[in-house]
Amino acid sequence: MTPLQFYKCLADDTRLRSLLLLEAHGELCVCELMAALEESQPKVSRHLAQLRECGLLVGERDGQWVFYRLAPDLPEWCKTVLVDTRTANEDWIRTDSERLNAMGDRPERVARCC
Amino acid sequence: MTPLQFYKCLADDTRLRSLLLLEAHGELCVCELMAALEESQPKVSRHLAQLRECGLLVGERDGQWVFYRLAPDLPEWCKTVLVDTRTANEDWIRTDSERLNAMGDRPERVARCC
DNA sequence: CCTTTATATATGGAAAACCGTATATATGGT
DNA sequence: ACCATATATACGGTTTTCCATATATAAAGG
Repeated sequence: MTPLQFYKCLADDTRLRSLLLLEAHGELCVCELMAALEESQPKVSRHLAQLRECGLLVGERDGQWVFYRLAPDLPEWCKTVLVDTRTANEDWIRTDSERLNAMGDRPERVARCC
Repeated sequence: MTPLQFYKCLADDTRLRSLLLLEAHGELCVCELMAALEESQPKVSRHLAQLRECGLLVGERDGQWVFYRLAPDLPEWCKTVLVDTRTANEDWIRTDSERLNAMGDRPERVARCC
């Protein structure tokens, strides 16, 4: 993952907000991101697919839903950049986070590890 | 400076290399960056102007030359991102740095502070 | 002045990125 | 089997970004 590839992934409103929300919340499905970002389903899905193909995210299907999270093997400096960016810019994604928390009927998380 | 504006600035080869070289070397003029990046004068100048207008760089004329450096009032998190990115990706700009060091007839720096 | 060197900007066109719409696939429930 | 929900992808068109070329500006030296 070159720095250029990485930053091209961050240089879009939908992708950047998705990444920061995922960094903050750990794991979200497509419909949760649609609600948080107020964007159409194909738009969100397309950008998530791009982030997955570039190696920033992994997606795991669980029944009807596909849950996305930051790729576990993402280089450390990339994770650091995302964490620093989110903590320094909480305000910028506050509205998105609030819409997420206000969302009803969120899918249940199953315990994934044990 | 929103995260999106910042990362759009980093999402171009010429601009990202320029920023990392400036972070590493402190201060460089346009012709030094041309030599390091092996890019045309208008191309380098245009991207530097864009970075200046966005508030990532400041440029100061000294005789024939204009020296660019990271904007002193750049938000801390932006500086941190640039530092982390450079230190984790020295290899990616190694060739550029070497061309810079191999460059003959580099303009003299005047003491700027006292 | 006139030339040379360094830098900036304007313009038109090419390439890339992005989007909305429509459609396809996958899963679960009836 | 059929329908509803969730997600993915394909297509065509628009917008944005980038570039090469040409030209303009600024400073230094003869």
